[in-house]
Amino acid sequence: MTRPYSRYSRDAGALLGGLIRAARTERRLSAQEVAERAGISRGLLQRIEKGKLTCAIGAVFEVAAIVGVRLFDADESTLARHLNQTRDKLALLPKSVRKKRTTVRDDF
Amino acid sequence: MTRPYSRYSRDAGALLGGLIRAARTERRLSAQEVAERAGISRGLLQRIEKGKLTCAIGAVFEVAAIVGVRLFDADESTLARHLNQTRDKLALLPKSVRKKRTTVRDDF
DNA sequence: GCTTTATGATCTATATGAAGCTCATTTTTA
DNA sequence: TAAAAATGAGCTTCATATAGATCATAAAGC
Repeated sequence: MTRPYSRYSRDAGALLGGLIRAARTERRLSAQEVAERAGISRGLLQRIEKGKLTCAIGAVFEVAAIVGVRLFDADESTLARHLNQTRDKLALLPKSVRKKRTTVRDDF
Repeated sequence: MTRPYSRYSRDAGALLGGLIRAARTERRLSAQEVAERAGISRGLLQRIEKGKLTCAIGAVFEVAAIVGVRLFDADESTLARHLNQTRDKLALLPKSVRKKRTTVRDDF
């Protein structure tokens, strides 16, 4: 990813980071403590809370879970259900996608 | 992040990846095309759809936006509003967090 | 059935993210 | 107000994620 990010991504990152920071301070957890529990460095947590888009998504998920920010508005068990549903749905979809040739017939 | 990921993170990653893949095939977009539009390589898109947690969150957001998967159940304008609300909220919260000393007085 | 295209998997070089410090500043509590 | 702690920012080093290629396979469309 070397391209500039879209507005949507920048907003989403900033929002998620802000939510995480708000949740952390509300629960009176220090950056140090959250970072340790998440198994990441304090510096990385700083970047996550700032909404930097280069952070690994796994680190963000870990931190979000620890401070209580739920993506998908779903708790852990619901998540697993969604997961199964998605798998089922995927099984029904075509395995490969391809444009229909739709040759424009303007030769008449 | 060298620690093993929590169940929650693994599920969330797999779910998001699955949702992205489902949305992409439903819209009949090839991996090649989505990768190009997102400005990433096809290999990275593969890993995102597999739910690998080491991908940069920015790349995931870009792809999600392109195929139409909305986190936060919010469109772009709603996102901006949430963003402002979060900022306002953060302004009210303490800027630094710290445990109250709560010295356990058991010396009586 | 045949052709074309998408996908999945694997490999290498390199750009880049993350850790792990340090130091200055701010903020909180005593 | 003083002391202690949390935060913010910058730096260097190290690990690795990413791009970019190739190849084999599978699947659509004709």
